[in-house]
Order: sequence, then structure tokens, then C-alpha cells
Amino acid sequence: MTSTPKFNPYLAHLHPAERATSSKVNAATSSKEPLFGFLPRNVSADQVRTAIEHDLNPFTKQPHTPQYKKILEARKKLPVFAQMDEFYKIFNKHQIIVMVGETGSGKTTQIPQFVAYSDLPHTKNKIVACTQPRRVAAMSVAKRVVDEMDVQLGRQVGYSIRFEDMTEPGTTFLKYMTDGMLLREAMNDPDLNRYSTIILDEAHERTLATDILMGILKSLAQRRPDLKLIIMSATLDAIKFQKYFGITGNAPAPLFKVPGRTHPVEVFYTQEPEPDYVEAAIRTVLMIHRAEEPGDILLFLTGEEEIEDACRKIKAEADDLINGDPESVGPLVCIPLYSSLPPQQQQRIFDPAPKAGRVDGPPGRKVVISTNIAETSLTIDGIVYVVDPGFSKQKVYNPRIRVESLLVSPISKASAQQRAGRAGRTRPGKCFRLYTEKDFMSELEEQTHPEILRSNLANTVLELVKAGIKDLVRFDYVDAPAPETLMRALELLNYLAALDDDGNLTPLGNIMAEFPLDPQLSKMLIVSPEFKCSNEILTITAMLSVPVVWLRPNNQRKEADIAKARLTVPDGDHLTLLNVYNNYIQNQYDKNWTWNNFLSARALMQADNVREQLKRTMERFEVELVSVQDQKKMFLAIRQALCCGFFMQVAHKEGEKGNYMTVKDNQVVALHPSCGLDTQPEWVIFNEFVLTTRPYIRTVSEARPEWLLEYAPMYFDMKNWPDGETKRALTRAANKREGKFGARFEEGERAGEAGVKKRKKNKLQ
DNA sequence: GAGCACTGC
Repeated sequence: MTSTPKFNPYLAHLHPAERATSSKVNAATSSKEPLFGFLPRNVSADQVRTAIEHDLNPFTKQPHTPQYKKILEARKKLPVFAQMDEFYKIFNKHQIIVMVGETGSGKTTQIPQFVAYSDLPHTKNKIVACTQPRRVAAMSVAKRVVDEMDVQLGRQVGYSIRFEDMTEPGTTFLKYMTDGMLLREAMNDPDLNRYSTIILDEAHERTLATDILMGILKSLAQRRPDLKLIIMSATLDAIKFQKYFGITGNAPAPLFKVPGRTHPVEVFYTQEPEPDYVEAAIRTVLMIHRAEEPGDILLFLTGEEEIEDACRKIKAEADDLINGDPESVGPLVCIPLYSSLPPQQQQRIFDPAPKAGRVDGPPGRKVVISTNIAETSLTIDGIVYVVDPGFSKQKVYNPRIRVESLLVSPISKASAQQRAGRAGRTRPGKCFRLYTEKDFMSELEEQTHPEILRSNLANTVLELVKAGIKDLVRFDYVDAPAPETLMRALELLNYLAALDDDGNLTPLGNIMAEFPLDPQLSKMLIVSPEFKCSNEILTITAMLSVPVVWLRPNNQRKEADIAKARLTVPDGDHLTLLNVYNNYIQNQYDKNWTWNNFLSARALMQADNVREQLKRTMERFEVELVSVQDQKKMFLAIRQALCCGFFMQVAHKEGEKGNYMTVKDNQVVALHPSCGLDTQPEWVIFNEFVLTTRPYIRTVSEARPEWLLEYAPMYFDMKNWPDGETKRALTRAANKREGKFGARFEEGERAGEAGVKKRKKNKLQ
């Protein structure tokens, strides 16, 4: 290589810097290369600025489109752009950095591009990844960056979310992805060798996946000095992350800080605590409507019912105002917003405010009444007033009874700030907090508890063990979960035979981890071929993994209930779910059919999608897809397979009043009113424990004690059980059974192990 | 005789 031809396909694959050193070519030709002189991980902002202005796209070597320059002018106005020099100074010097970028700083779109100029991942077959907590964000940011970089979506720049991989192996070097997706990858490739830099965006949201990734990446950074990490977060959490990612006993990780671009928001508190926050919220909205300048209102409430109720009341009161004095106030529209609303109705939040009732009359106003969805997931432009009663529904986990439930709780200071910020996106705004300043200062927690402290960790623990992390108690968590939560998870996985008594992954557990499911579900799915009903269990599993398919509109409850009764299988709710799905398929995914039967077409489509994904995983691990033809046998088989996964979620009837008592935890529960069983069987197996007006079990099927004893002998080993009616009933069943089956009971082999062992012998080894 | 904040694989 002594001369540089005009085009050399070999040279084109070489890194420009390497080319420059490997051949002393004439500088005039080479400098036409946009990336000429770039040294990986040691580039300067000057170099990057020059490359960005180059006529050729540095990554495709194609001339830029006119659109590129136009977008570039807008990019240059972003606050991060002004601090490019500082960014490279810090990034070049450190392996891990923490970045704080307020709303509007441009961090999510720009920082990954800056990193691409530094890592030059396209020359080394590496990828720069940027994680997002939400799928829509990963998708829309990737699309934006594609335009900014003048490349094609799914080629050089792409995204990867569940059900959709918009990347091209070997070509994609910048990838936006959900945090859950990267965690999945880490499970199978603990060194994440494809990545040169990993950026965790929105780290302050502390999703379960991001928290686990922080732990994994912190230790990975020691094994892989070539891997760089950027943790992007809101201000309040930065110090915590800096300390966490600091080298032990040494300095905290360096901070790169960029201001945001928002407008000031004036905050008001109430003088006294409000006894009824919904009533106070309604009053405040109407007060704003009467007395404040034009501008839309965003009110935060906790759930669907509260929101629909408030919508009706505000509408009624506003109408009264107008009728009473049409001169003083303009028209007002109320728009509800929560996640179970169909997307079409969610779009209504972007409708413009209503026009004035008449020429020169007072202008109209839009009020969006929303759950927390408007705090992070959706931004509504034009909001000037925020009404914040200070509550949201939050997930809480009680490890003692293994129950996750939703509880209306006070929000955190961080959350309150986020809410207030929603008023200042387009111009200066006001935020009305329906609590006192004193309560804000002294009663609200600084941060919302990270999800890892509020969740059942069974799934997470299985993923961690699969990723090679065995000592879960001493794992370096940003915030360690309660030991009891970990213990409960390990215990469940052990009973399910996913982990052996030493906490090692079993062959069964190894396959279970591959399914994006709760361990009870993956266990039941994997063992279902032994019962000759895997096609059916696959469907039921998919139906249990999506939101409830039944619709029950307020004004058509009766009709909805009748429609549901037509599809109900009296032997159990799980069989009803199977029946609904099968009917949906028989009716060829017909939307009219779903509509006429008060079923959510969206949820059913999702179920079908999930079913396909699970099916592919089953095929990959040679979990057979089989059915028995005889319906009676099939119904039995399905409930037996259910027992293999859900034997820890069993309740026994106590007395004649329809009360049930959960086995071992001894919680008194009732069958949920949605339950379709036509009798009250002595033993039931349930999918879910819900704590609302009282404790209910939901999605329930009949179980038989002999199945429990046969498929979960370790769990139903009665030697160390407390005395009680449940124990007596089980003992009766056991005695009866022992007479019948004798020796087989002694084996004590847990269902599922046999099948996996067989497969292992044949295929896995 | 009820209800499902939100997200993710």
C-alpha cells in the first residue's frame, strides 16, 4: 500500500487513522475523508465539528442530503452541543461517567452520536447502545437520530425492542433499545462483547431492568477495560450514581452536566392539608378556569375510575358556570388519559383547546386528567397549569405473603418536581400542589422507591443466576432488596426445580430463563408436553401475559356480562381463556366479533403476538407442541399442567360461606366476582391474588389434592406443616393416594425434571 | 358482585 487509488475497496474497510499511519499518502486526498486523523477514544470536539460539517457522511461516505444541514442547524442550538469540548475531555479520560441533562438538553439524541465519533464502532464491528425504559422512546429516538445522521433506519442506526428488531448485524453501530432487551442479552452473553459503549438513559427512573444492568455493568467494566459506560440521569440522583460507580475507596465517577431548556414554573401550596384531594382538585381546576390566563391544564389523579368521575364532575360544573354567566368563562373540554384507553382516544390529548364560544368571548381551555402516564411516558405540549394532589398508585410487594398489589400512596419530591416541570415546556407556567409546603418538605420522600424494592424478584433472580451471578445476596445492588424478597424468590425457584438446593441452575431452569415469563408460567409451559396439552397451555400462558381481555363499559355492564357468560367454561377460568382465544382465531381475528363480544381486540392481538414469540422459543428448545383430541382428557391435562407451575397458589375451601384459605400462607380470600366456576370446588388453583376492597383470587380453576401431592411432593411434604383443616384434608388425600399408587409416591420426582433429563441426554449434550 | 399506576422481556 504505497499509493491511494481513488477508490480502494480494501482501504474502505480500514479505519482512517490506521490508513493514515499505514500509508504515507498525500494529505490532500486523505483529508477528504471526513474521519481523517480520528484516533478512536481520543478525538477532539474540533475534529468532530469539522467532520459533521463535511460534505460526505462520515459513516456512509455518501454526500449529505440537503435535509441534513437543516437539521444540523437545529442540533447546534441544543445545550449539549455547546458543551461538546467538555464532553470529550471527560469521556476520553474515564471509563465510566455520569451525565446529568435536564429536559430539553438533547442528551438522548446527541450523546450517543458523540460517542459514535469517539468509538468509531463501525470500523471495529462494535455497537454503541443506548437503553430506554420504554419501547416507544427507543423507537422514536432512533428514528430521530436516523434523520440527524442522514442514514437509514435499521441499517447504521436502529432499535431493538420486544417483537421488533430493527437492526442489521454487521451494519448497525448505534442502537437504541429497551433496558429489558439489554438485560436479556446480558443473560446469554455476560460480557456483552458486541458493545463498545453502553449508555443507560433515564437511570433515575430506576426500573428493575436498569437497576440490574447497573450492577452487572459495574462488575463487567472491571473485566472489560475497553467497555465504556455513561449513566444518564436527572440531577437529584447523580451523586448516588457517581458514588456507586466510583472506583472502590477512590474518587466518585466524574460528572458531566448540561443545563436544560425549560421555562420557570411558579409553585403554589395549600395553606391547610386537603381532606379530599379529588374534590380539592376539581375545585382548583375550576378556579384556574375562572381566574387564570389562557393555557391548558394537566391534573394528576390515580386511576381510571377517579379520572372518569372527575371528568364528569368538572364538565358538569363548567357547564353550570357558562350557563350562569356566559360572559365570564370560555368553553372547557375534559380529556381523560390512562394506559388502558385505546390509543385512538389517547390521541385526543393532542387536540387543540376549544375555540371561544363566540367572537371576542373568553377563550376555551383544555383539561387533561391523567394518571402517572403523563409524568414520564407522554408529554403534552401547551400545558401551562399543573394540578398535583400528590398521590399515585404504586406497586408494593409483600414478601411474607408473596403478593404484589397497587396502593394509592404519596408521591416523592422528585416525582412532584417532574409533575411541576410539565407546566413549563412551552412557556412559563404554574403548579398548584394540593398539600402544604411543610408536608412537601417533611413528609414526602426524596425519591420514589426503586422498583427493585417493590417487586417480586423471582424472574429477576432466575435471570441473574443465568447470567452467572450466583451470590445474589452479595451482588452489588445500587439499592439492595430486602433479604426476605430474595429468599422468597430463591425458594420459589427451588420448588419449581429451576434451581437445585445449592442455588445452581438446573437444565430445566436454564430453559425456563429463556422465556419472557414468570417462572410459574414457564415451568408449566415446559412440562405441558408431558400432559399432551402444550398447544393449549401455550395459549393460556399467552392469555395470562396480556391485560385482561374482558371489556365492561359502564353503560353496558349487563350486555358485557351476558357476552362473557356465553364464552365461559364452567370447569375453570383458564379453560375460559383458552376458549376465548380459540373463538377469536375461528372468527379470523375479526374486530366486529371482538366488539360484539365485549372483548379487547388490542389485548387479543397482543396475546396472539406473545403466543407466536413463545412458540418460537419452544421450538428452539424442542419443547413439543402437542394436543390430545378428547376434550374431557384435555381439560384434565390442562389443569394438571397448571398444578406443576402454580402449586404454590392453591386455596382450600373453608366452611360453607364460599371462603377460601390460601395454602401455607393462610390468607382468607374470596373468589373474584369475575370467576366463572359454576361450583365451589374444595381445592382451587389461582393465577393472581388481588387486594382491593378485600382479598380476592382471580383466574381460578379446580385442582385436585392428588395432583398437588404428585407434582409438587417437596412443597406438599406435610411433615412440617402447621395443623389445620388444610393439612387434614391433604393428609386424607395422601392416605387415599398411597393406598392407590404406593411406590410411585415414594419416588418424589418433581414433574418436569424427567422430561428435561430426557431431552438433555438426547439433544443438549 | 368487582376494577387495572406504569413499564419491560
